[in-house]
Parts: sequence; structure tokens; C-alpha cells
Amino acid sequence: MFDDLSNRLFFRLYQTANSLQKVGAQALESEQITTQQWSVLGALSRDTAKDGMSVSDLCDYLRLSRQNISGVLNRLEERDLIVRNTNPKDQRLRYICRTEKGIKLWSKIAPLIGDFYDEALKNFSTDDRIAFTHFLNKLGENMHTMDKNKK
Amino acid sequence: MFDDLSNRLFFRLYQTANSLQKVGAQALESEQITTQQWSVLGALSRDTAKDGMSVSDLCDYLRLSRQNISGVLNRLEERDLIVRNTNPKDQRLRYICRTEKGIKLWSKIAPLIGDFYDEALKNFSTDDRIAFTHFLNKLGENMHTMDKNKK
DNA sequence: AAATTTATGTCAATGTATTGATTGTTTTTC
DNA sequence: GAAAAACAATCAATACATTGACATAAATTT
Repeated sequence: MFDDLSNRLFFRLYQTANSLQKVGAQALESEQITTQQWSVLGALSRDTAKDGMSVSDLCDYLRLSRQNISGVLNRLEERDLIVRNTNPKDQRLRYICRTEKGIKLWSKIAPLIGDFYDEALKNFSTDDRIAFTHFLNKLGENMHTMDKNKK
Repeated sequence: MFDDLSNRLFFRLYQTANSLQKVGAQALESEQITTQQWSVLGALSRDTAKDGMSVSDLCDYLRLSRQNISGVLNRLEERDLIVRNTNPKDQRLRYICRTEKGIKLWSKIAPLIGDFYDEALKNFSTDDRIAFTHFLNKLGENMHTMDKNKK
């Protein structure tokens, strides 16, 4: 069998992840942005992603498959929120960037995301948040190491 | 905007949830059991679920929609791992129970789950696990409260 | 007894998630 | 210059995830 404590931990992780997907989408439903699209736009909104990110970079960063990311990008591209630019230096790479419209949308949803964070973490101290993030990071790294299909 | 610490926390939660779905399925791929099916079988394997669980109970417990649960149950039912029994006391309710085959399968995958837990949590102390579970529980409860569509 | 509520199921539309296979392009290596 | 490796797109099959709508049956309320 397995120990009860670890089982509880993983059950709560699973349950909380389900809630995040559902309630996260509700927080951005006014802009018709899903939790997954939010994560992609968030990744592209970082300073370090100023010049765009390749699809592979996004896969690594978000821990998702190429085919999955591709679908999310298609839906974002159809709405003119991102573009797939070709890199003149290496034309195999597509550099995914936000469009003007994507940047504008991000500034619109950022406060909604902030409100969501505040409400979801309302009884968490700064120390709690740091410790929690650290645990998530550690567990995530362990599982990433275990992934047989990681490149 | 939003604060960087909360953003990191939610990003890690999202990333870790993606890894769980992927690596969890890999851990049980020899028995062709997905992470979702595992969560349902796990729920039904608890002592408190000895007499079965209703679909509504499963929805609440796993934080998933009825339609979604229904699909997972259909797939488990096709493989004779669970049955939908009617309760003579209240014939609206379907009491979901594991079959003999389902119980046998669970005893087969339980050690695989144990190995998965051990490896994923290998550098976590007992105190870490307790604190981590507590954080997940708290965040999950907050998001559950925020859910507009909860019954 | 009639109306309402509750529990479940199913269909539909949409979006996410996986692996595997195939195709094409470009860059690197030889 | 040709072969090999890397990157990306796409198709297929399967499974999971949401909401909304509609149907059925049974229990509860009025």
C-alpha cells in the first residue's frame, strides 16, 4: 500500500488543480480566456520573453506537449492575440509573440488575475506563500525528472 | 498588476498539476489507468466509501462536473471495474461501487502509486508533507468558495 | 394530489490533454 | 554536396474538462 499522508497530499493537489482550472476560467470569463490561454499569455508577458518564445520553450516552461501548445496557440492566433514570427537567423524556429491586441488584452486581464490571486490566497501570509511556492517547485522538479517523455 | 510572489505560486501550481497528470498516467500505464480514473478508484477505495458513493458525492469530492465524472465512470464501467447500483431507499441515487475486478486492480496499482509517491516526495520530510498538504487544502477551500457553479 | 426539487443521464459545443505517426524544412555534420 | 539531426506542423485516436439544455424518475414540499 501507500502511506496516508502522501496520499492526502496528492489528493489535495489533484483537487486543487481541478478547482484552479475551473475557477481560473471563471475569473477571466468576461474576456473569454481559459486558464491555459492565460498561462501562455503570462509566459509571453515576462521581460525575459520580450523577443518571443519558441514552441519548445513554451512546452518546457508550461510542462505541456507540443501538440497541445499548438492547439492553444491556434486559438490565440485566430483571435489575433499572438503571432508566430519566423526567426531570420534560424528559420526552423517560430518565435511566438503577443500582438498589440494581445498586449492590450493582457493589461486588461492582469488586474482580474490580481484580484483572483488576492481572493484565493487571502489567508496566506508572505512566509506561507514563499514556503508553499517552494514546496510546489520541489515537487514539480521531482516529477519533471520522472517524466519519461521529456525531451 | 499583481504581485510577483503570488504569480510564481500559481504558476508553479499550474506547472506541477500538468506534471502530475502526465507523470501520474505514466506510473500506471502498465494497467492503462489514467490519473482521473485513479482518483475515482481511490475515492471508492476509502473505508468511508465502503457502501459506494453517489455521483454527486464524487463531483463534490473530486471537484469535477457531473458530465465529466459520468464519462470517466462509463469508461470504468465498460471495463467492469465499477458498477452503478441503485439504492433501494432512494432510487434517484446511483451508488457507485468497485467490482471484484476493480478491487483486484486497485490492490495491483496501490504499490505502483506508493512508489510514485515515494519518488515524487523523496526529499520531503513528514513535517514538509503536513505543511504542504495544509497549504493545498487551504487554497483549495478558498477556490471552492469562489466557484460560481458549485451546487 | 399537484408542484417543486433533487439526482442522474445524455447530447452538444468547445477547449484541453496525451502519445504516435507522418511530412516538411532548415541547420548542422560529415 | 549529401546525410543526419533538429524543429515544427498536422492528423489521428483517445481521454478529460467546462457549460448549457433537455429528459426522466423519484422524493419532497405544498
